Formats: sequence, C-alpha cells, structure tokens
Amino acid sequence: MLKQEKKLNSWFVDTFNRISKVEQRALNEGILEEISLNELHTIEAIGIEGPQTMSEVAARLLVTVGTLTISVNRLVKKGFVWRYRPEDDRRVVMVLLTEKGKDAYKLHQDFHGKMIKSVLAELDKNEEKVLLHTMEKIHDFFVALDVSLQEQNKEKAEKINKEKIR
Amino acid sequence: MLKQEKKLNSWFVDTFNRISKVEQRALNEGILEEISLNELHTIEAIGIEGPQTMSEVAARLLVTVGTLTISVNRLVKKGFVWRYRPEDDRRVVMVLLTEKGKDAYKLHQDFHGKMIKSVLAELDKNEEKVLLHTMEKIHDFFVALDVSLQEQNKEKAEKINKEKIR
DNA sequence: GAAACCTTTTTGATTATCAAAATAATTAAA
DNA sequence: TTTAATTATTTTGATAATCAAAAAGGTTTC
Repeated sequence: MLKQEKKLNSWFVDTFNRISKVEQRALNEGILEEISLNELHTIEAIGIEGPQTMSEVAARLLVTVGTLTISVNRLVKKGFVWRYRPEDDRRVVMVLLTEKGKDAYKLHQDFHGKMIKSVLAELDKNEEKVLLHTMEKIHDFFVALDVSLQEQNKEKAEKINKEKIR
Repeated sequence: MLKQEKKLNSWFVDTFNRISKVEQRALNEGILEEISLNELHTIEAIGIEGPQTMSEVAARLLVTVGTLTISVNRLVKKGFVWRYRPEDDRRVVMVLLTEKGKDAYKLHQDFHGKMIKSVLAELDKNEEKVLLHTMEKIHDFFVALDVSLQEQNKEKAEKINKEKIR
C-alpha cells in the first residue's frame, strides 16, 4: 500500500470501529437503555413498513435464521416485537414492531439522522458530492465482493461434501 | 432526513453490516482459516512495529484489557503472538507477533490494500483528493463524538455511584 | 398418502464482551 | 523501611451473538 492508501485504510478501520462504539454508548438513554445495539439493529431490520418473515429479516441482517430466532425471542419478551404465524401459510413466522418497538426505531432513526447531518455539516458542497459518490461505490463494491465470496465458499463447501461422500 | 441523507445513511448501514461479513468470508483460506475475524483484528492492532503493552492494544481496539487477555491467550496458544513481562517494569505485559503472526498480518494488510485500491480505482484524481480530506474529517468527527459520549457516560455512572453511597 | 420440500426453532458449542474482584509489581509516604 | 496508594494485568461470573446441524411443524407434489 502507498502512504496515502495506508492513511485512508486506517481512517476507514478506525472510523468503522468507532461508529459501533458510538452507537453503543449513545444507547444509554430512555427506552434504549434496555436493549443492546444488536437488538436495536434487529428492530431496524424489521422496520415499520409492516410484517416481515423471519427469513427476510435474517437476510437483511446477514445472519442465519437461527441466530435471529434468539434475538427475536428476547425482543418479544421485552415487548418490542410481535410474532405470529399467518393462517394462509403456517410454515412462516411474521414479525412486526409493537408501539414500543416503533418508538425505539424512531429514536434510532433520529440518532442516525443527526449523525449524518453532523457529518455533512463538516463538508462543503463539493465534498458532499464526492462523499455520496464514493459511498455508493464502496457500498456496491462490498455487495459484489460479498456475493462472490459467498459463492466461492459455497462451492468449496460442496467440494468438501462430495469428498466426504466418496 | 432528506432523501440524500437517507441514501447516505442506508449505504453506511448496509456497508457496515457487510464489511465484517466480507472479511469473515475472506478468512476462509490458508493460515487465516484457523483464526476468527476478531483475532485477526487483534493481530492487526498489535502490529509489526515491535512490542506493545496490553493496555495500548486494548485502547486501539476499544475493548477492556480483560477482553484482550482472553483473545491473546488463544493467539498465544495458536502461535500467532508472544507474550512476556519486561525486566525493568514487571507490572506490564508486552505482546508481539511471531513470524506466523506477521504472516497473518501481512495477508490481512494485502486484503485491505486490495479493498482500498478497488475503491480508489473508481475515482478520478480530484475525487481521490477530496475523499482523503473528507475521510480525515469524518474520522476526527467520530473520534470526538466517541470521546464526548464516553465522558458523558462516565459522569452518569459516577452520579449513580454517589447516589448509591448516600 | 408418502415423499420431497420449505420455514423456523432447538441444540450444542464457541467466541466476544463487560464489570468487578483478585493478583502482582512499583512508587510514594510516613 | 514497612505501609499505603497506585498501576497493570488476569481471573471470575455472567450475558449476548453466532453458526451448523438436527428436529419439528407445515405444504406441495406425485
């Protein structure tokens, strides 16, 4: 890596580390005191747009459905989430936010909004434009990389499986 | 939030979720197969610049020293890290990377380097310049926010403590 | 109506994390 | 120069997050 790339890299790494700490520390108020950052992200992924299946939410969070089951259990117990099986297809499980869950969602959205606004406040119009452009590129880059790695790992796992069968 | 802010926010959120997944999946090769992403980040924080104290490394990772002790135990057992007490001040514990640890460090740095290069490849010279400037600002912003939230929480904890004593 | 398929939960295991208590070593104070 | 205060780390006890694989409960297909 060149010197500039190194700098950029360490800013990325440290900023990313810090963002989750910041979110965690900001959780110390009101309703949010009784949930973890992860639970909040689950609430965020369920969203206020109406019921979602467990699979949909797990895909959005990039975790297995089993992992989601565990945090949803807790969120239901704490009163942030409702869970039910629809009559038409009783295999699936729908989850949606209760009023309390929606409040938490909104508080977190406000927090994100403030964060974004404060970041943008530091930048001039041109910088803002470049940042938007860059973030889109970075996002797309990671989506593509994620998908291709996922496929690679799948293939690898299948190979191993075949060898086991032999 | 305005439309642009919303976009920026959702890129942040999703990129954020994905980066750790991507790094995890990319770990599925060679030496890196035997360590977790977190352990790799510990290796990254120890670095190749020579021995560091436990406290220094913990501060860099933004975790408690107790947490670090646990992952260093494992890294020592797996042969990535050396640990010793220096003669001149036997309170502190120094950690440093073994050859194997350095190899892992370099592999991970290469991965980061590729990541940075692919992002920069999408930008023209001017955008690159602006991005560097912008990321520095964003980084500093989050460091400042993190520090101030940390202080707030400390004060709050002290208040609660005083009330308990009364 | 049995077999194949789909969706979720459960199980068993590991890792990451913290706060608080315990341990070990040094420095300051009496 | 023993005692107290300070510093640095580890241990302990507890909880949360995670996965893969097995189990359970439904639906479709043949």
